[in-house]
Amino acid sequence: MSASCEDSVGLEAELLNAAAHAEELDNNNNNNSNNNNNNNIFQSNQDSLCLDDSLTSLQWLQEFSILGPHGPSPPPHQQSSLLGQEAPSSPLAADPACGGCMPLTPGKPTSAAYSRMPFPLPGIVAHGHCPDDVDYRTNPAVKPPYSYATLICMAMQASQRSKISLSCIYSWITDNYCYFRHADPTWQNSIRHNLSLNKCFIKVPRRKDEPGKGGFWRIDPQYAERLLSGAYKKRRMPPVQINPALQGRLRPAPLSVDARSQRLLQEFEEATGAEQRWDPQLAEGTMLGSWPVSRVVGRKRKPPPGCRAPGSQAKGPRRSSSPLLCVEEQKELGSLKGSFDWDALLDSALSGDLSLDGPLSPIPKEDQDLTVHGTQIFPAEAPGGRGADRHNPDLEEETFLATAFLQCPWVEEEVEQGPGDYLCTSTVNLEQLFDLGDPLVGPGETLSEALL
DNA sequence: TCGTGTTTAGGCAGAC
DNA sequence: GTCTGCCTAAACACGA
Repeated sequence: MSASCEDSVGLEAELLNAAAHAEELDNNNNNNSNNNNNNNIFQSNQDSLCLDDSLTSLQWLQEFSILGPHGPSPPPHQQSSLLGQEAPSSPLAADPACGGCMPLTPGKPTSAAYSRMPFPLPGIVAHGHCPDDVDYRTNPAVKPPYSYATLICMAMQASQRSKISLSCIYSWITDNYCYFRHADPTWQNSIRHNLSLNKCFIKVPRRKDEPGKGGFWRIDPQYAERLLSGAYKKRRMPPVQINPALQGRLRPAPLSVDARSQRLLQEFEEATGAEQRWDPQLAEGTMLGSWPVSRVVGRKRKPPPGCRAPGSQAKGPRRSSSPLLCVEEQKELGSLKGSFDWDALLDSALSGDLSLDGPLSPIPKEDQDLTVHGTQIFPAEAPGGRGADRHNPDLEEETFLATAFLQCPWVEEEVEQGPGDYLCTSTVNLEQLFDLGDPLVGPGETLSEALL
């Protein structure tokens, strides 16, 4: 990032303005009973909010940019239609920084939704363009601009659990990305391949007393750490891949994001290392619910379906309602779905998550203790190595829990636990996230160093 | 049989 | 040009 001082000043001003907007909105929403519990917290943190540094204050941006393939979901008046479609939760749902408690439904961002945001969202309101042309959940023609690893992570986050079965990953993806419902099922092979090959994912063997096939998967804590540190190189995914079979139906929408907004986003992401998949142009097609013109990527080398090897298309894409899912997995999947409250989301964004003080998290004490404050931290090995703990489930679990705050918004819970518990999932504020003020992390010391 | 998991191979594209 | 990450495809083994 090469942000100038002028930019920084502007950014700070924007943030202060944002806080003011947030306060205003909060006051306007006092009649919302769901708000009441948070108001005190929020108001008690007004000062800190206003005096926040830019990194903290930009949390809303992080919430908005890195988590949701679709940006904010529709406001309540549009929820019904989405919920009527058996809306699954989105990755946003599980993210502590976005309120943590509300499973979100990927949906089309709308002007109404944006207008409810506490302050102008760079790149959205700023240019006054809120296209709603792409809804990955319902649009079968556009391939999500996320890597499989990202999709897996999203599914894991949305699951609100520390581990997730392969079938649930499939289901989450097909539920949230219509493209995959109609795509050649070979993408599932890619998912499996990714899980096996990608160091980010750790297999959790299924217990013998647990029915079902295969094991569970979770994110390697190291992955979360690298996420935070921004160690991963930026790589751009093709923002869209048009389903050839549906390409003819597409109608690209022109869209522009003003340069300042893009810069603002970039600054934030570079500050937080949250830019994993961020691409301003990509953002146009995801966060803003549209796709960039002239960025249709023809990277596919796949021959036409007719030329595919025999048997490669034998099976159709699986659906979330697949009877192949065992009861347990259906239960598990249940937590991936559900309605959410936009008001609550926004309110939460205005209250708990923006605060730096006080444990807002309903995470069980023992789980909280397993964060950076905990002692059961087993530092990851050298980059690239999954380490021996990969083969030690117990150790893995401890390691995972120890850094759970970094990577999983879900509450560690047993599979037997019924769905819906995630509604109490914690929120993790930036203080937790970056361990601000934590004595374990000294000045100039990175979280990794502290952990090591 | 089918789902799952692993491994290998090759190609593409962005970053360096 | 090389490195790296990602995607795709395929083959194989294992277990429910």
